[in-house]
Amino acid sequence: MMSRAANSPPATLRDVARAAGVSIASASRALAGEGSVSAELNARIGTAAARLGYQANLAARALVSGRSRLVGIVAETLADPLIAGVLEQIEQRLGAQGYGTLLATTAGSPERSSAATRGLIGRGAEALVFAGMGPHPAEIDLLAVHRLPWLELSDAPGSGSLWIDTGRRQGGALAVRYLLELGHRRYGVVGRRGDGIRQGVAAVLAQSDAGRLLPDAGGKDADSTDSAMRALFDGGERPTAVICCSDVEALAVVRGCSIRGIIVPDGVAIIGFGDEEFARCAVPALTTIRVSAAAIGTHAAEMVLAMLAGDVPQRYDVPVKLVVRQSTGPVSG
Amino acid sequence: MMSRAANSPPATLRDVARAAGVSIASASRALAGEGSVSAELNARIGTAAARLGYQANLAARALVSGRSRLVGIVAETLADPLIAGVLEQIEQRLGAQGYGTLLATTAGSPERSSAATRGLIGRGAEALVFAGMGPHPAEIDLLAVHRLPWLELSDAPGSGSLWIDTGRRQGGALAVRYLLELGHRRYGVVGRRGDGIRQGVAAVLAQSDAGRLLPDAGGKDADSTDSAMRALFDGGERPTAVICCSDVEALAVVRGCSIRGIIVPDGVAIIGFGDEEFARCAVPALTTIRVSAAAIGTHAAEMVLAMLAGDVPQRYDVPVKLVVRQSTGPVSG
DNA sequence: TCGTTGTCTGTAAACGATAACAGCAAACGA
DNA sequence: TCGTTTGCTGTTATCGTTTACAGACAACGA
Repeated sequence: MMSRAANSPPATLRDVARAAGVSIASASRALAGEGSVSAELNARIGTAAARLGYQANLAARALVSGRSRLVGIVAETLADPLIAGVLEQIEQRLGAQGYGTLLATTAGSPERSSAATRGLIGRGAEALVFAGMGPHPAEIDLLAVHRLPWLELSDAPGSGSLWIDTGRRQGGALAVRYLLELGHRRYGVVGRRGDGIRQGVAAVLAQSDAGRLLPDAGGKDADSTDSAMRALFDGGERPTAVICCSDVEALAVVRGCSIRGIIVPDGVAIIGFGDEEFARCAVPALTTIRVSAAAIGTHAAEMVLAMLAGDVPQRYDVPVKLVVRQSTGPVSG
Repeated sequence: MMSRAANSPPATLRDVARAAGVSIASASRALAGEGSVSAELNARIGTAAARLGYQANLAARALVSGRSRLVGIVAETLADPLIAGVLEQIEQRLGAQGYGTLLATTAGSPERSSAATRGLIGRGAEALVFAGMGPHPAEIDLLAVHRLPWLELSDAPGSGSLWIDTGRRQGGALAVRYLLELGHRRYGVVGRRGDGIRQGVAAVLAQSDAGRLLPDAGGKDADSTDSAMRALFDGGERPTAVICCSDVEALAVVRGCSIRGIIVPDGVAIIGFGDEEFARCAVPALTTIRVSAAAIGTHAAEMVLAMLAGDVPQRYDVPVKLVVRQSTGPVSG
C-alpha cells in the first residue's frame, strides 16, 4: 500500500509487471479485472501493484482507448445559486459513475465561451454541458465533428440537440396566474430585459385581458433595480403587483416600497424567484418561485449518462413550485 | 476554419502534416510556434490546420510531456457564495495560463473527500486546491509521494503546506471590536459551533474585560437559528449585540427580533458576514463583514502558479472589511 | 494416437503527440 | 578547394496503456 522511496517516479504498469514477474499485458488484464487471468498471477500482480502504490496513468489510457471519462461543463457563472446547485449535483452523479468533471466559466463573454469549449474538447471531454448560455455558434460544428453529445441548460430553448429548461418562463407564468386570481390587474416586472420570467409573464398577460403590464426601465444590477422602482412607483400609475426575476431584486423592491411608505403586501404584492435561503428570513417573508437545483442537476446528469451510452434521452420538464409567504396578498380596494 | 465532413473523425497532427505536404515533426514545430520553421511551411501548415479544424489531443501531449496542465479542486460545496466566487476566479486565472480545472465536491463527507482526491491525482492533476476543508489525513502521504503541491483554503490553519485564510476569524474579531467601541457589552453569536467567526469573537472578548459572551444553542440551519434566538432572547439576560456567521443568519435574527417587537438597531445591533448581494437590500440594510472572493481567488491562483513553477509562495493575508449599514448602532440606555 | 478444444500467457502494434537525432543543402572562412 | 557552420526538414524512438493476435500447454473425445 505504501509506495517506494518518495523521490522515485510513480510506478508504471511495466514496474508492476516486472515486480510480479509477468508480462505487461497480464498485468493490465489482471488490474482490469477481466477474469482471464489465473488466480495465482492475479494475486501476485495485485500485491505488487499495491506495494508499489500503482496508479494507472489515465492520460495513456485515454489515448489508447479514445475515452477520457471526462465531461466538460461550460458555466456562465458560479455566482448564480441555481447554476451552482445544479453543477454540484451533476458533478456528484457523474463522479459516482467514474466520470471526472472539467469546469470552465465564461463570465458571460462569448469569446471565453468559445475558448472554454475548445479547451474542453481538446482535453478530450466526452460530453459537454452548457449552463446558463448555449454554445457559441462557431463551436456547434466543432461539437458535431467530434461527435460530442451536449446539453444546454438555460431559460429558453436554443439551437441545442438537448435542452433543459431552468423553469423561468414557467415560473413567470405561474406567478402571474396566481396574482391574477388574487385580483391584481396592474403588473410591474423587475429584472434583466431578456429574462425568461418576463416572457412567461408577458405570455400569460397577452392571453388574459384582465391584467396588463406597466412599462419599466429593465436592468440587472441593484442600481437599475432602483431606476426600475422609480419608473414603476414615482410615475403616474402604480402597479399593484411586482414580479421580480430574483429574490434579491424582490428584496430590493420591498426595501424601495418601505422607503416610499408603501406597505407590503397591503399596498403592493411582491414575488421573487429562486427561493433562496434568505427569502423566508426576510420581513415580510418573500413569496417566491422555487425550482429544485438538485432535481435539475440529477436529471441533467442522467441525460448526460444516457447520451454517453448512446441513448437519446427524452426531454425533461422541471417542476416549478409557487411558495406563498407574506409578500403577496389579495389586491386591496 | 471549417472542418471536413461531419462524419469523419477529428483531424490529427498527421492529417495536418499530410494536407500541408510536410512531416509530422514540422507540423508540430510550426503549431508550437518554435520559429525554426520557414515562413512558407509555417503558412501552409497554419492554413491546413485551420481548414481541418485541428485541435491538439491533450491526452497525447500529457503522456509524452508528463504534464497534464490540469489542476484539481476539491470543494466542500458550491452553495457557499464565497467558495463559488473563489473557485470561479481560480478557474479564470488558471485558464488564462492554459491550465484546465478538474472539479470535485465533497458535500462535507470525508469519504468523498478521499475519493475525490484520489480521483484527481489519478487524472494527473499537477496541483490541488482544497476549498472549505483540508485534505483527508489518509491522502496527505499520497500527495507527498506524487510530489503534488497543494493549497488549503479554510477558516483555520490546517496541516497544509500552504493555507489561505478565508477571513472568518479576523472578521469576527473586527465585528466585536467595532461593537465594543459602540459601547456594547453583552454579546450573542449565532452560527455553527466551530465557525472561525466564533473563535475570533471569543479571542477578542477574552482579552477585553468590557464585553462578555452569552451562551447560545449553536447550530447551522434556520431551525437552529430559531433555537439560538430563543436561547438568547427568551431567557433572562438579553444581548445588546448579535454577531452572525452569515448574512442569512443575520436576516433571520432581524426577523426574530421583529417578531418579538425588538427594533433593530435600537433594541439590538446585528452584524452579518459575507456581504452578500441581498444584505444591502434588507430592511434595515445589514451591517456586515466583507471579504473579497475575487481577491482570495486571484491570490490562490497566483500561489498555485508559483508552486507549479517551483517557487514557494509566501503566505497571503486576506483583506477583511467592515461594511457599516443600518443594522448596528450605539448601545442604548 | 492425433486432432480439437479451451484456457492461459506473451508479443507487438496501435493511440497522437514531442523531441533527440540525422540528413542535406547553402553559405562561409581559410 | 575543402571543411565547418548554419538553417531547415525528415526519421524515428518514446511516453504508458490497451488489445488483437499468436503461442503454449493441458485436457478431451474419437
